[in-house]
Amino acid sequence: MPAAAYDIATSRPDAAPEFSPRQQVVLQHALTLLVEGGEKALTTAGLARTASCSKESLYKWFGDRDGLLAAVVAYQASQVQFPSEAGSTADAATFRTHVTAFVEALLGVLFSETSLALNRLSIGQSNTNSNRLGHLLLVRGKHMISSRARTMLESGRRHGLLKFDDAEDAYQVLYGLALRDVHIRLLLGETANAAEQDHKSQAETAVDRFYRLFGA
Amino acid sequence: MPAAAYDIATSRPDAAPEFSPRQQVVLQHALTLLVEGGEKALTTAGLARTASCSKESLYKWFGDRDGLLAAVVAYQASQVQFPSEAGSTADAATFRTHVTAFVEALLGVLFSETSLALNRLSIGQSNTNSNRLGHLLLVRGKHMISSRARTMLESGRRHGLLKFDDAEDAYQVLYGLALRDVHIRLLLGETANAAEQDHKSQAETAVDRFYRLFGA
DNA sequence: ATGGAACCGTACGGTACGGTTCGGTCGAGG
DNA sequence: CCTCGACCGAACCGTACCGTACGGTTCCAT
Repeated sequence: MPAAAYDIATSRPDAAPEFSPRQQVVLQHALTLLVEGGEKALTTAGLARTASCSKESLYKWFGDRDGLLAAVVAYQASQVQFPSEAGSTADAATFRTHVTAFVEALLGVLFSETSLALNRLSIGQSNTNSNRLGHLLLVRGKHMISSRARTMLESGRRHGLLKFDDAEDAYQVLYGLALRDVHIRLLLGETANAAEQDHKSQAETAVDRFYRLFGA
Repeated sequence: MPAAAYDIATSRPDAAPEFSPRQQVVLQHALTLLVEGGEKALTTAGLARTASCSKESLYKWFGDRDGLLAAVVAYQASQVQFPSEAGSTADAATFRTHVTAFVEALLGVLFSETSLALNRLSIGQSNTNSNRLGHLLLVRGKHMISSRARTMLESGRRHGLLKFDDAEDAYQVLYGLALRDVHIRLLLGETANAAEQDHKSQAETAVDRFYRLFGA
């Protein structure tokens, strides 16, 4: 019988992937291959050779190649840890520091080579099969981040530090001010210039403009 | 001898592609295939069948498959016509109308299925071969648009309607305010909701926020 | 009319890769 | 020691597709 592929589509989005250590090592190798050479560089034979495992094991663990790709996405998403410093919204200065740190972390994650490689992979596959990877990346990545961002912004609003109607809308503006067109340019293969690599100052100017729009 | 592939990399970025009518028809078919099924759906045999031409002609015209893809990108970029209404910067109201119209046109172009398909294609190939498609899309698409936008914004600054130091920076903020994270979500396969499909009101709110940041 | 260029349709070679199968190895547990 | 399960390495098959070759057709210019 066909081994069931790693069916992440029906699993709970916040459930831990629960990969065995051996599988995590293999997935890390797969991620390296993806970052280096794109999707075409990730072949089952090549991964088996690089990770010193057999193709049989790959198919046993992940079902088929799509399952492998989905597992890679899920694995990397589980590795991303965002600073959970949204707890103490003491005064205005520290809250603004939290927002700036969040934006800086956002830039650090989204502009990393692994994130770019996975976004390229998901985007390239977004109109072939039923678009599992795109949804997977959205639900395990973006939606998690935006959810956390909304709670942070709403916390600021409760404390009278921010002023907006829709938290989702406010977050999207913050996102746009931070990323502008850099993300798409990086996805297309351009390399960020010096200023764009300074995530800290980029975050500060973005938060500055955000406060001019939504500051109380 | 090997037929020279359509070498767009060394051609002048603003040079007209000069495709014959027959070739344009074939490229339009290729674009349709791309929009419908992604890169995997665009095979030389499939295109020859769909466009009722021979594979031999395809290779004669475009050199190889990469040349075909590059030609599709160049062709579509040449089709995009932006409203060139940056001429008369009469008074404040009409200038703001021009900016809003520009943003609306920008949304209309970038959110079209053809643009999304070509961006997906270029992004998916951005780390395989020497990234010709990504650079091609950037230089024939984004850079043209941003160039035009900068001249428009600088015109507004000359007339004392806007206030900024770097036109490129101001344009990027306008871009971020207009697109936010919608572009990447569409690239990943999500469908825009009702509000996001109303490019006119989206452009208005983006321009409104832009003026609150850069209005004189 | 005629020669040639461009083109169409098709068939074929070569290749790369996904997926399967099989024999052999290693280590844990009875 | 024997068994059993997990795994590795390698060989294998089918398929899809790129690139090319070739015969036949259309069209244009001389």
